[in-house]
Formats: sequence, structure tokens, C-alpha cells
Amino acid sequence: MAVKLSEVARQAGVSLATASRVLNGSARTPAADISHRVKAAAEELGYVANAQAQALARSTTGLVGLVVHDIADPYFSAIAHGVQETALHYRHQVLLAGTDIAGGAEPAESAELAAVNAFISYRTDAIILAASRLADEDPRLSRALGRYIENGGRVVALGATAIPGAQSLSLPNKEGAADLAGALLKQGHTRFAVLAGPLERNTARHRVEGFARALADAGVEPLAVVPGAFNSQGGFDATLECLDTLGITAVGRATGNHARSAPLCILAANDVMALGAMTALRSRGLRIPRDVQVAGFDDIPTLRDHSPGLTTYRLPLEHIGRLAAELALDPDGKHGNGMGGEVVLRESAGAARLEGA
Amino acid sequence: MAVKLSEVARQAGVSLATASRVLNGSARTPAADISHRVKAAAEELGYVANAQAQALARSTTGLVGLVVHDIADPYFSAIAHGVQETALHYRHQVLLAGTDIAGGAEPAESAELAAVNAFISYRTDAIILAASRLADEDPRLSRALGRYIENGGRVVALGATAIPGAQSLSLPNKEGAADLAGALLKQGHTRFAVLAGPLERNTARHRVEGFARALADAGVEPLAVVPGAFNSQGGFDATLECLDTLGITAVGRATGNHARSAPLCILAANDVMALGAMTALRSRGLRIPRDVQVAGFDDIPTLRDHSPGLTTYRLPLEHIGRLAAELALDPDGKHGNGMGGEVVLRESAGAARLEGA
DNA sequence: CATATATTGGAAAGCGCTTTCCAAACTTTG
DNA sequence: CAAAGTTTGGAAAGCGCTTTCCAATATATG
Repeated sequence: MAVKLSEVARQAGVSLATASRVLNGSARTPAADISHRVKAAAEELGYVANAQAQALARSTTGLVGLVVHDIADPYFSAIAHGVQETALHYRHQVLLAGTDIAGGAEPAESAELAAVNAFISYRTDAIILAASRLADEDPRLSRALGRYIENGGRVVALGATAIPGAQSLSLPNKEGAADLAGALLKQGHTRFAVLAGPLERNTARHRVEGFARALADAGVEPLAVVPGAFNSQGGFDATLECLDTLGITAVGRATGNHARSAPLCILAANDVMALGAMTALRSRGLRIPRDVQVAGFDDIPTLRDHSPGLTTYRLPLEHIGRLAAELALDPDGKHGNGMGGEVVLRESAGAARLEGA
Repeated sequence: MAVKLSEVARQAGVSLATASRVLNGSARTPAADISHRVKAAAEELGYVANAQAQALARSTTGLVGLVVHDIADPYFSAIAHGVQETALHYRHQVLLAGTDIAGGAEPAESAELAAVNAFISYRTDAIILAASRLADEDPRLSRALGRYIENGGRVVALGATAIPGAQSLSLPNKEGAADLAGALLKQGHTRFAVLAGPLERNTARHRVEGFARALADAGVEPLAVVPGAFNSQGGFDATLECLDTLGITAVGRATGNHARSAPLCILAANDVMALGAMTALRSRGLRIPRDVQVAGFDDIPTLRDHSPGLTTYRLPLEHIGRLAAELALDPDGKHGNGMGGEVVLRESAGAARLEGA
């Protein structure tokens, strides 16, 4: 239906080969006058190359697949933004899939497997796995990706992965969490609760391990470790559970026993959960940071407009996205595959040195 | 490189045609035993259909293009989430492009035109334009999309569009803004400032028009209308400018002339700007809603965890994404193309009835 | 000026599928 | 049981490009 190269060639009075060489970047460049004629014909007819046909002929698609967990989560959308940027730079289009959406082809398939299979079917030049890896990879996923890699596909995972042949961009989840907890300890905190998120996901587990290690090193035991969903609601729910378990209430605060203990410090496995936690605290009439303190992880860009500012560990998310895409798209690029971060103390926790309990 | 259908066919001892019929949904279904043999062979070899080749042969790609402004903006990521959901339901993959990223093929091309051309090149079955339309459409865009539509492509734009042949999902920007301003007037507000955003974008302009109309109907004139960028920083900057122009300072408040006028109410063209505005107010030591009030537009999901709660006009963003995708992907679907919203009063503005100035 | 060497445009063979015909093998029916 | 109808599998023609050869022409060399 659309105008095709053969029509352009006919209109310009040249062969298909020549037209192709003029319009779609070949090593050989036809003479100037011919070239001009072809371009004019293409312009006049409104020719747009069929990327599918080109993909078939060139056996490279110019596509890169990105699988996130939830594109509406600022963590993933920041990464996606970075991926897009670099993809554009390498003249690639990005195919997006979210694993939080049900309904793969076969019901037994996990959403991630379905997404990866779709990408493989489209023969994307590379696949970026931004959704957190599981403690146990689905063997079907590994097999599918293994074959994909053998066939020349490139796979980049965020965080260490057991998928054979995949590159991984390591994130300082454990170290960052330890640093963050360490910084808080240094500010005098001793009473911690951890909103652990989904422990089957490496991201959550590593962060929790980092928190735990730093606390253990200081001889501190967390008062509670509550697993939950990796989103705002998860943080909210886990926080309420936590408050109930520990018997923390605003009334208790209001009736103010002056010798009361130092405020609880909630360590959330990510910022989104931390924000949910703050909402839960407010719903119970608890003040932040006075009554309870909160820290997150990631430093998602939207934190900028939250008050009180959330103490967190900064990951350069957009840059991570760019780097992942570079790793995926630049076959012989020289780039480290490590990533630095830093503790960011804001008002929500550890901003002021705590007085002794 | 990857295993292809012909290999599966050979392994199963059948023809290409039969293998194709078994594996890739055809009207004709080969006999059970043959079918079983083919499936076994495919499974054993790890066959994954080449979607590019299928696209070429079937002349339909199973792709839908989504162009947003900034995928990291909660407004767009919420819409993208909805689009993805419906796309998956229709067994389509989504190709994502963001117009906030520079670097199209030709420098003269706008990012949106570049994205659309890329989608057309990939022969996506449909294109969803989520980024706000401009007051004046780029004629090259209209031409390209017009041709695309003639060739059987479907185009859905969010908000009215001048692109011939495109469907549009109309959003209650003007009405919603008028309703919101009306609700605020009803609460006793009289002193308004408008953070207008980029007036060349219909979304911003329509909302500002809605605000203006409601105010005019009540005989109120806004104290300031400040254009700016459609993001947090834009809201921040515009707010500071506004405060300086109107001479509003925390000191003025602190020195408390009791007969001072009612608090200024800032109407932002969207929530993200409103959040930036609140940050700006805080940076000047102004309290919300006591000293200055703020209202936004959209009710982005992340508002959930902001405090004070932002008064806004709710647009069902995710649903809008789903509907847009449905419009794009369901050729003979029966669905309205209008969208309702509602005023949501929270603490940031109009929550309590203002006392007379 | 004849021969060797670049340069250039075109014919045709794929890239991996789908789908239209066809012919062969079965079923039905009078 | 023959004639007509119905399934079923396969051969082959595309889908719209790229790219390898080739042949033809233009340029450089002794």
C-alpha cells in the first residue's frame, strides 16, 4: 500500500539497487546527478523505507527491547528515559514491556518471559532487563536468552544475573544500603525497622542485606523486618504493620513521656516504598522526622518536590539507563560496568544528630 | 542464525506451509498427529518465529507506536502504562519515543516528526500521539501522518488535533480547568495567579483558557499569568517570578498585618508544575495552604504520597491510555471518545472555606 | 594507443515467512 | 460403486528490501 523503493526507482529511471544505495546508506555512493534524481523522486512520492523489509534483508532490526517492572514507577521511568536517550543516539527504537501487566500469550508464562519472547521474536538487536532479577531465574528465561545470545543478541541486566552470556551492570545495592545505614547509625540512630519489599527480588534482598550488615557491624538489631510489595502501597501497608507491632502511636507521643526512646528510623528498600511509609505515618498523626524517621533508596527524580526531603541513597538512574543501553548497543565500547552512588541525608532522617535516648 | 521455520519443517518431515499453519495461527489446522510432530520439532529446536518476516508477509506488524513528551513525567508514564496494558491485550508490542530527547535523523526535524517517521518506517499498525498537540501543527507531520493513514495506519491523538484523518480522544482540559477554578471561587478565593506552562501547546493553553473563563465569569481578574516550562522546574521558576512580581514574602506574613488580604491561589497548568510551585513556596518560607494555596491538574498517581495533598482536577490517565490504545487497535470498536474528570479538593487549596478578606 | 585499473549501474539471488493454488487422498451420496 | 464434494499437504509466488556479482564505461599507466 505504501510507496515502495521500486516505484521510486522507476520514477527516477534507475534500478532498484541504485535507489537503495542512494536512499538507505550503503558503502557505495552513486553519482551526484543520479543521487539527486532519486532523492527528488523519493521526496515527491513520500517514500519511507520499510524497516521490516530492511531488517529481513540486513538481518539487524534497529530495535532494542526494554523490560521494566512498572513504567509508571519513577525508578523505571527514569531508567527508561536514559535508555531512550542512548538508543536514539545509536539510531535505535525502543520496544517497551512492563512485567506488572498480566496476560502473556500462554498463561503459564511469566510476564517477563513473555516480554522477552516477544522481543526475541522481533529480533531486537539487544534486550535490557531493568526489572529486578529473581533469586532463582526461570530456567525457561535463561534458555531463551541463552539461545538469543548465541544467535548474536546482546543482553544487559541491571544487577548481577545468573543468565549465561548476559552482561550485567552492577548496582551498589548492598554497599549503598550499608553506607546509608552506617550514616544513620553515625547520627545516633539505634532503633530501626526495615521495609524489605519482595525478598525474592535481588534488588530488595541485597538492600536489606546491606542494611542488616551495617546494623550488625554496629551491634544493632532491627526492631522489625517487614516484607511487602515494592510500591507505595507496599510501603504504606508495611509501615502500618510495623507501627502496630511496635506499639508506636501518636497518642503515645502526645502524652509525651519525656524520657521516651529515640525516634524509630524506618529503612525502606526503595524510595517509592519510603514515600508510602511517610503517608502511612501521617495517617497515624506521626510527625517526620520528629516522631519517626524514614529513609529510602534510589533518589528518584520526583523526590525533588517532596517535603520533608527524603533521606536516601542516590543511584544515577538516568545514567544507569544510558549506560545499560550503551552496553547493549555498542559492540566494542569501552565502559566500566560498575556504578557509583552516594548517601543523601535530607530532613526525613539523620539530618540532625540525635541526642542520646 | 536463529533456527527458522524451514528447519522445523524438515525436522518434522513436513512442508513449510504445514509448519507455518501449525505454528503461526492460520485458518487451516493440520491433522492432530502432524500438528503434534511440528510442535515437538519447534520446541526441540527452540524455534521462535521471526516477526519481521511475518510482518513482511502478512503486511501487519503487531506494533503500536507511542509518542510521549517525557516518559519520566508521571503524566506520561501513567498514560503509557494504560497503553501498554491494552496493547498487550491486543497482542501488540509498543514502540516508545519521547519528544524531549534531541537528536532526530535530520537536525531540522522536530523530535516528534522524527519519532513519527521512525514509527511509519517500522510500519506500526497504529500511532498514538500522547504528547500535547501544538497550536500550529507542523505541516510535515500532517503530511506524513496523512499518508500513513491513507495506507491503512491508524492515528490517535490525545486532545483535539488538526491532523486530517486522525482520531482524537478529547480531554476536558478547558472544562476541567473552569470547573476547578469555579470550585475554588466558590470557596471564597479571589486572588489568583496562573502558571500557564508553554502556551503553544494546546494542553496548557486550553487549561489556561478554562481558568480564565471561570474567573472572568466571576468578575475576577488573575493577578498574574506566567508562562513557563511544563515541568517541575517550570513551576518552580514561574512561582518565584510570581512571588517577586506580587511582592509576596514570608517576612510580610511574619510581620503579620492582621487585615492582610486572603492567600494567593496559584493555579498551575498541571500537577508537576504545581509540585514545583510548592517547592518554590517552601523555599521562600511560605506555608501551604495558610500563606499561599496551590492547585494543579491531572491528579497524577504519585500525588498519593504528597503532603499537603494537592487540589487538582482528576483525569483518569491510565484509563485514557487504555482507551487511546483501544481506539488505535480495535478497528470496529464501539467506544466513546470523550473522557470525564472531576475536581478533587485537597488541603493545598480550597479545602476549607476562606473567610472574607 | 593498447592495456590494466577504477568506478559505476543493474540483474538477480536471497532474508524468513504467508498464502494461493493444486493435486492427491478421503468422504459422502444417489 | 461411480460421481461429486471435502479435506489435507505441498509447491511456489510473493512481501520490500540489500547486496553480491557482472558488465559496461571511464580513467590511469607504460
